[in-house]
Amino acid sequence: MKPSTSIQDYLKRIYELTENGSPASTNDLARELGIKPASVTGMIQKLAAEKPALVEYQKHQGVTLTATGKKAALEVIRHHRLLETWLVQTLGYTWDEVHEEAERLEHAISEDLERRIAAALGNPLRDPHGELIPTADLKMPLEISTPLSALRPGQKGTVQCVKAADTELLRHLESLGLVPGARIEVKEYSPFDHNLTVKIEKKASVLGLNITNKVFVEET
Amino acid sequence: MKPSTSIQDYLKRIYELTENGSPASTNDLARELGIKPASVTGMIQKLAAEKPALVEYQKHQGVTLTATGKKAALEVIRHHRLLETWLVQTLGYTWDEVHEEAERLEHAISEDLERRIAAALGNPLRDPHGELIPTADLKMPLEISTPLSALRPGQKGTVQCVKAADTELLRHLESLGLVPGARIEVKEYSPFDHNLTVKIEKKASVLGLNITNKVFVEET
DNA sequence: AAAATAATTTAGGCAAGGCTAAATTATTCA
DNA sequence: TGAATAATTTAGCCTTGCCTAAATTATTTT
Repeated sequence: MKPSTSIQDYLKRIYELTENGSPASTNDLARELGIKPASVTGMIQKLAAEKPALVEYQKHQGVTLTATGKKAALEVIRHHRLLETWLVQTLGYTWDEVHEEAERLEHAISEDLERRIAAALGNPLRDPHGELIPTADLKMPLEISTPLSALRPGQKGTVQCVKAADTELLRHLESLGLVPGARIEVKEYSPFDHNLTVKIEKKASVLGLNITNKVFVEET
Repeated sequence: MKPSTSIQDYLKRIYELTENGSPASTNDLARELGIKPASVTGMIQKLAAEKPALVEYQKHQGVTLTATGKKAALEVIRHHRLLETWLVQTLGYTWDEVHEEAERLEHAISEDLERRIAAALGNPLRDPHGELIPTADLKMPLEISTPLSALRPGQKGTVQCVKAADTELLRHLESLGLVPGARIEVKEYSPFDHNLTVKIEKKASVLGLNITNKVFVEET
C-alpha cells in the first residue's frame, strides 16, 4: 500500500542523507524533518518493522533504506522534481519559488498525473535546479558532475546542478549567474579558507565553500 | 488557521448539501463523505464549537454553514474547479477523469498557485462540467440555468452545466452529446414517468429524471 | 397513541504521528 | 581513564479523526 505522507517524507530525507554512503542519524533526520529526535526514533522503528521493511536500522547505528524503501523514496523525489519543472515551465515560477509548492503536491498526485506531466515536458532529465529526475522505472541516473569545490585554477566547466532549497541562497546564486548551463572557469584557489575565484560567464566572483560545495559542474 | 484536509471535505460537502436551502443531515453527510454517521456527529460538534464557528448546529436539526464556514468551503470548491479546468486544458484529461485527481490536489495547492492557475486560464467562469467557479473573493456567481427536467415540449436551450461526478454517467452523457454548449430542444413530455424526449444537436433521445435533473440549461 | 423503525447521539476505543521528560548509550576531553 | 557532554532511546501523554456498540430521540405505521 502507498505510504502515508509522513512516511514519504521520512523516506525522502533518509534518501538524501544517505546519498554520501553513510547511514542517516536520528538527529540529522529530525533536523531535516523539523521534528524532535524522539519522534524519529519511534517512526524508524516502525518503518524497520514493516513487512517488507522500508529501512534498515540498528539502535544507535543510524538508518539506511532497503530496496523497497529506496523505490518509495525515488517515487516521491520523481514527483517533486517533475512538479518543480512543470511549475517553472508552465506557470512561470522561478527556481527559488517552487520548492514549498512541490513539497506539498508531491504527495497528492497520482501515477497517472505523474505520467502526463512527464510526457508533457518531454521526459526531462533534470529539474530547474539541475537535479536529476529519477526515471519512470525508479532508477536514479548517474550524476556525471563534480562539486565546484573540487576544481582548481585553470579548470573550466559548465554548471549542471545547484543543490540548494533555500530561497535566499538561490536568489544570490542567480544574481551571480551561477545557474545550470553557466560556463565557469576557476582562476584562483586559496588553500587557507578554500575560497575559489571563479569567472562566471564574463565576471569573476570569490566563492566560499558554502557555495562551491553546492554547485555541481561538468568539466570541459 | 487553515482547516485540515478532513475539515475542508466536511465543509465542501455541507455546502453542496445545503445548496437547496435546507440543513444537511448527519446521515447524508456521512454518505457523501464515505464515513459513519457517528463520526460526523463528533466532527460537526467540533466545527460548531470552534471560534469563530464554521457551522451552525442544533442536535437532531442538521447542520448549515456560517459565513466563515462558507468562505472556507468556497475556497476549496474554487480550488477544485480551477484544477479540473487546468488538468483538462493543459494535460488532456477528459471531463470524466479529472474528479478524483482534483479531489486530492484541492487540499494541497497554495493561494499563490491558485492565482497562477486562474490567471493562466484567463479566470474562467465555469469548469469542464459547466459548474460555476467561485470568484477570487469567494463569492459564488449566480447560476442562470435551470434543470432540463423543468423544460416542456417546444422549449429550446443550451446546456450550461452537468452536475455529476460519476465516470460512467459522464461517459454516457457525452455519448448522447449532452455536454456544456450543446443545443437542445424538448420534443415530448411523459407526465407518467417524467421522461423527456429531447433533440440534442441533431438526434433525439428519451431521458429519465435521473438525467434531466442533473443537466442544467439556459433557455433561449 | 402506541409500537415499530429510522436517524442521531453518546461512550469508549484505536491508530497515526507528534511531544516532553527521563533514562541510557556513545563520544570527547582533560 | 574517568568525567562531562552529546546523541539516542524509552516511557508516557496528547490530538486528530475515524470506528463499533449502545442509548436516545424522531418519525412513521398501524
